[in-house]
Amino acid sequence: MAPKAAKPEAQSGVRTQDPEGTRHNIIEVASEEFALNGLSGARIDEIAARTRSSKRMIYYYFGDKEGLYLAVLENAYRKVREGEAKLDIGGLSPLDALRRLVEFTFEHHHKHEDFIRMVMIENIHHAEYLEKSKVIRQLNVTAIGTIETIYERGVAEGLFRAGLDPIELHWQISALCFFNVSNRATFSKLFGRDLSTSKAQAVLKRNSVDMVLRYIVRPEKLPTE
Amino acid sequence: MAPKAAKPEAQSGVRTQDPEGTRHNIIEVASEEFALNGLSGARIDEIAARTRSSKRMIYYYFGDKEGLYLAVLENAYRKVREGEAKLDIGGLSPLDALRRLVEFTFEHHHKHEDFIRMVMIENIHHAEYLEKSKVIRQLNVTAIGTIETIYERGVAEGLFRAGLDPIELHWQISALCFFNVSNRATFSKLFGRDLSTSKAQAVLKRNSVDMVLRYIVRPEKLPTE
DNA sequence: GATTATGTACGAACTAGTTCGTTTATTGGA
DNA sequence: TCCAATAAACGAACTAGTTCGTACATAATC
Repeated sequence: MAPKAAKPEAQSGVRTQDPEGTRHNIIEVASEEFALNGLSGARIDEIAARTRSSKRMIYYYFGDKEGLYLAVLENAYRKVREGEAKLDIGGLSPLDALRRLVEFTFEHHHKHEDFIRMVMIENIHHAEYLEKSKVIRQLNVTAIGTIETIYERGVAEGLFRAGLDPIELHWQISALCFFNVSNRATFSKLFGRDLSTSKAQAVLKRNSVDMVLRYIVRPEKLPTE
Repeated sequence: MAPKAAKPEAQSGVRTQDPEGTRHNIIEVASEEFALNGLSGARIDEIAARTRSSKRMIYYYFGDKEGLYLAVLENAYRKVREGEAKLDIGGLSPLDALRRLVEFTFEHHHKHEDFIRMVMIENIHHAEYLEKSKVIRQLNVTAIGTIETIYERGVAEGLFRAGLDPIELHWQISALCFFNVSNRATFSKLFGRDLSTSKAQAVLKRNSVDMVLRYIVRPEKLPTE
C-alpha cells in the first residue's frame, strides 16, 4: 500500500496528510481575500471557510492574521518576479529591447491585478510588512539590472540620451504601468470611459511605450512625423 | 448674554449649538482616520473620541459608517479641485503653460497625500462609493478643460504633435504625479532610496515635466542637447 | 411647544485567536 | 516484522474582546 518512499512528495491524490498542499491552498484563498478586501477587511473565518482546510490550520501554519498576510505578500512578489524573469531581450537592439520591456511590463501588470492590489494595500500600510520581509527585497534587484543593461547599450550606440538614472527610468515605467491598473476604477468612473476594454488598453500601452521612448531616445533620432 | 445674531457662525467659543461646526469637525477627524486606515480599518469609536462631538452625532448627521465615508470622499475631492482652480496659466505660452500644469499637478498631489490615499482606498473598493456620488463627477470636467486648452493652442502654433487625446494626456500626467505619492513607501523600501526628501522630489518632478514635454512637443522643436 | 441638536449607556453581532482532543505518519526497539 | 512511542497534522467548539449601531434622555432654539 503505502509506498516506502522517503517522503510522499507534494503529490496527494487521496486525502491523506499533505502539509505543503494545505499551506499552499490556504495561501491561494487568502491571496484573493486580502487582495479584494485588504488586511483589515479580510476575514479569517471567510478564508478558512473557502479553504479545503480549517481556521485551526491557518493559525497552526501562519501564527496570526498578519503572519498570513505577510506570507501572501511574499508569495505575490515571488510569483510576479518569477514571471518577469521570462522576459528575454537577448538578441534585440536597444530600441527594440526597451520597447519590449515597456510592453511586457505593461501587460504583466495588467495580468496580475491581484499583485497590484496587494502593493496598493501595502502602500496604504506604509509598506510596513514589506519592510519586515527579508525575502522580498532580494527579488527586486534584477528589475533594475534589465533596464540598466538596455540603457547602457543604447547610450553606447549614441541612440539614447546620456546621464539618465536607471532607477528613475524604472520608476517612470512603473508609474505608467502601475497606474493603469491601480487607478482604472476611479479614472473610468470619473471620465466616463471604460479603460479596461482591450481596445483602450492597446491605446494606453502604445502611449506608454511611446512616452518612454521619446523620453530616452535622443530627439534627433526620433521620427519627425 | 447670547447675542441675537442671526446665526452664531462657525465660531463656538462657549459650548453652544453649532451644527455646521460639528459636522465639519467630524469630517475633519474622519478624513484622517479613513485616509490612514481605510474604510474597514477606520473605527467609528476612534473617530468619535477624537471629535469635539460624540458617536451619537456621527450617526445623527451621516447615518452610518458608509455615509460618513462618502461625505469624507466628497469633501476630499471638493477641496482638492478647489485648490486646482487656483492654477492660472492665463498669459503663458503653450510650452510654459504645459510645464506649469505638470509642475503644479505634481506639487499639488504631493501636498494632498490624504486625498491620494482616499483615491487609493476608493480604487481598492472598485470606486463603488465614487459611483454613488453625483457631486464628485461634476468636479472633474474642468481638469480636462485645462489640458485641452493648452494642447490645442500648442498644436495651432505648430509646437505640439497633432492627434493626441486630452483625456489620455491627463491620464499620463496623473499617472506620474499620482504614483509619486501612492507608491512612495514600497518603492523607497524596495530600492533603498528615500524618495520623500525634497531633493529626490525635485528630481522626480523635473523628470516628470521633461517626460510630458518630450511626449507632446514635436521632436524637431526639442533642444538637441 | 415643537423642532433640532446633543450626551450616555447599552446590546447584538462579529471576529481574532485558543483549547482540547483526534487522526495520521514516523521512528526505534524486540 | 510487528508494535509501542512520539511527533506532526488536523477538526469542532469556545472565549474574550471588539465594533457598529440604537434607545433613551436632555438641552437649546425658533
